[in-house]
Amino acid sequence: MKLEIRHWQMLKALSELGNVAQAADALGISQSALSHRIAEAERRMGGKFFEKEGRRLKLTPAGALITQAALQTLPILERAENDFELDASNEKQIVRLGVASYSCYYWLPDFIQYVSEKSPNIQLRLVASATQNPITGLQHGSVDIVIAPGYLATPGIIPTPLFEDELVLVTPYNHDLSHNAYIEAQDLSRQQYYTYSQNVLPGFEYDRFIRPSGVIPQQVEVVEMTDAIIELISAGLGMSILSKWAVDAALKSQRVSCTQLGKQGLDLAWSALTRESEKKNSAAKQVSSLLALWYKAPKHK
Amino acid sequence: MKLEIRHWQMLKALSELGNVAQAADALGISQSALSHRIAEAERRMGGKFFEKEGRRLKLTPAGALITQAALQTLPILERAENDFELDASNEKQIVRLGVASYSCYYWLPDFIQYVSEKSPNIQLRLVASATQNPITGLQHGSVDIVIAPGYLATPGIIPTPLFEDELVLVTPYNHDLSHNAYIEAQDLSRQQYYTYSQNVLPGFEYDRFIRPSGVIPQQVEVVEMTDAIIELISAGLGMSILSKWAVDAALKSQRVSCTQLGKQGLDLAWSALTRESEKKNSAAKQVSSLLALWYKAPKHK
DNA sequence: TATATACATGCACAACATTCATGTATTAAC
DNA sequence: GTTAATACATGAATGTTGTGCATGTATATA
Repeated sequence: MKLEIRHWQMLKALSELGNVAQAADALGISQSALSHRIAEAERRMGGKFFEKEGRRLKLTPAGALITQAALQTLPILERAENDFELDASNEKQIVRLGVASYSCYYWLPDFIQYVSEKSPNIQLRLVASATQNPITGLQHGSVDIVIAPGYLATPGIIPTPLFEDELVLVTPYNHDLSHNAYIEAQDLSRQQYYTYSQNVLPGFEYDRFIRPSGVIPQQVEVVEMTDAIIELISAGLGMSILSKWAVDAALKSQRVSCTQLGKQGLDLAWSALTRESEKKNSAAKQVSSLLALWYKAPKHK
Repeated sequence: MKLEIRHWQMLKALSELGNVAQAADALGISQSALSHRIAEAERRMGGKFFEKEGRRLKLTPAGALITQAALQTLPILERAENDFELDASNEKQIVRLGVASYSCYYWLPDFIQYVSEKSPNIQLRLVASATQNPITGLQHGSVDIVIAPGYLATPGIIPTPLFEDELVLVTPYNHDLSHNAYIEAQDLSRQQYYTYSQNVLPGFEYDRFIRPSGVIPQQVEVVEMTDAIIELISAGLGMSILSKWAVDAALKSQRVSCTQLGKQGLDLAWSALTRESEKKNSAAKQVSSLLALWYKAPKHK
């Protein structure tokens, strides 16, 4: 790395304000200093960032290229510093939350509200990238809590049980199959069937319901976004087996119907995963407790 | 911004190597210097990054938080510096390329090969985020070329005509409708119909074919990824009107069929958009010329 | 108890970014 | 066409600070 933060900030300020004097002012240094700084950055990189156009400066193509990186990364770094200060000063503890397998966040605004009331010192941040590999995310430290379905017992990860859910067949609203008390795997054989994952997840429908029956659905389509799957189903384009919790909003708005799987039904436990290395009463553990409490509260029945 | 690049690099090195001595070695400074550096960074941020665990250092929660930002941003900055050097030294000119409206890149590997033969000094980079707002991307400088359909005449943007394409009805392979010489908007009225954009794009099917007919397709579903639309169609779940070029691969592999729209057909011109401010014979202009040439070459008929 | 490992500290030196004052080139004003 | 204003560059002095060396402290191992 040849450039310092101040050089990236310089690029950002210059691209936003357009001239040296104003940018220098914004950076809190003299015009002279910024001129030196530009020259120094160009010397370090072995190329020109700017060329003179009349008496003004204009970005070279290569300069525009590198400026993009400044615009892209500086906000991340700034926010990281802010989050650190919030967290380190114990004003706010930052807890990063992800949801595994499904991108399903309709419940989140209410929960954020709940957390800010119960633990005003905790600040939640949503991490979308946790959806694919929740456990590695936890291990690498890019998330603090993952809400995950099934029984993901992994060393170093502790699950906090949240709520009992059920895997259900999701069909278009008032579909024929939805009038049955329950369905069997055979009923799926001729249906268009969506799944949200290319992999067979242990404890999920393929593992527990479809494979044991020996039936193979005729048409299986992988659509990785649960939202999209629901839209497809509500449009009458097929059906899927999903967590009842994940389709809650669509059920309430009567866009889809759902039916029990098998005579006994197929239950699915959700838990909040946290790192074992987390201290007791850490912010992440507090949030996982709050999650558990929240799901017990009557308003969410 | 309170931390310098060296502090972010320090966080990255420490999190990857796990102890001070090795990290110091990787950073090319002494163990002492790195120890000083940690202390300085903590002093600047007003909080601890590490706490002692035995005789080793361990990241605090806040430290882990800020380390994530380092891991996320440093690679971007490093690549930006590399790209700058390639570009500024005229070894390689970096040209960032995006495709508007469709995420359709099957042709790209061949074209990259072609560019590297014809202009070995040009290095292509693919920008996925250009799909949604190609013109603002060009204006803001986050892409250099956008391959765009239709007639997007905008001041400051110059189009280079690439190839003549056709909007076609895309149906499941050997679908009944695909046996007609052409179809009319009326034929769509009872069909499941996908579209890739929430907005009505000027010059596209809704503007030129569906709206004039007064027919409103019964079921319209928005799926923003063209790939996904094609998969849905090939699974027999509906049909759509797309650029023939965008479904080329699916046509060849006989996953879908296509049919002309209306008696005359619905042509669609594709062009490469570049900034007007681009110098003549700039790398971006060279690539747009190469694109035009490439599409004229017989192997792509 | 002795020795090795892992990190911290104090001090001196060298590097370098900043400021102030001034210079140069371009555009606008009269 | 001359003068004034604008926009950025340059040179030298100065002060800040990051670094290495030598050494110190605490923990783990033999």
